[in-house]
Amino acid sequence: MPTDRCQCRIVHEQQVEKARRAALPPAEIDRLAQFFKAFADPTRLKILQALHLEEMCVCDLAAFLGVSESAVSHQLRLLRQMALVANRREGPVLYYRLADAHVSQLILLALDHIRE
Amino acid sequence: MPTDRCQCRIVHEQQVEKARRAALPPAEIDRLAQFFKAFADPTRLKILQALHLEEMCVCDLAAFLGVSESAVSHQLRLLRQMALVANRREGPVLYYRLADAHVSQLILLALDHIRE
DNA sequence: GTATCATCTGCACAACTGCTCATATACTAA
DNA sequence: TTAGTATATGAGCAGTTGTGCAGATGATAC
Repeated sequence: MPTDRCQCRIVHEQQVEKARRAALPPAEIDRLAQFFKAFADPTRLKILQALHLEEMCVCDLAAFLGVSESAVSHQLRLLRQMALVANRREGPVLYYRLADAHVSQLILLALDHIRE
Repeated sequence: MPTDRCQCRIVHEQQVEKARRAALPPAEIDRLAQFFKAFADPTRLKILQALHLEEMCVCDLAAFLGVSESAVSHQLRLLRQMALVANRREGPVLYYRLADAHVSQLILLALDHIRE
């Protein structure tokens, strides 16, 4: 049992209650965190930024990033699961593209923040 | 030395070149990843969402989140370093607030994505 | 000065992440 | 069928992350 949890009086019970009422459901918070996690890695960010320009295959992305194709494939799976990228098959080659306009928007908004 | 790195031919040299020219500088990519990492944790997301309503002290946040004040303090330091929250002192109490309008925008945009 | 309260910080540890390697799958061509 | 190419997947491992604990810091009251 934690000993330092709120032995202090709660200074503003009202504000805590207000926050509780406005809180998003835990499941939604978790999905949101998972979503942001997809952007929270340099390799994945580079993939997303590259695909913003045009579709690319796994081999292209590996060459662009300078990492193994296996690593790219692992990251693409994660991005697929988050519905951030989609692919289409042309013979043996899979071409990946962004699945959602939100992706570019989010990156631009974040760039605004870190540049100012 | 990796054995599976690009023994295959690069299928689309042009696209790789195009991606290379459009790429953000590595330092900016890293800062961007760090920035998104701040949102990529349920505890920090809850903090940011709570502070969107109004300022709160560390003790309030610990009560709201159900974690130790130490944990809250650790997370607030990280958010401070990313310039996402700011604080003001009133006697012994520190009141935290959001430091930037981008924060709420980003969360709303992400919610759009996961809800559709 | 001492005592108390709110917060911060260093450390340790379990849990998680991203990578490589080895192997499996899917498609094409002969 | 077999061989070769493109991608996917599982295991294992080093590095990172989030938390609680113990102790430190800073402010207030006496």
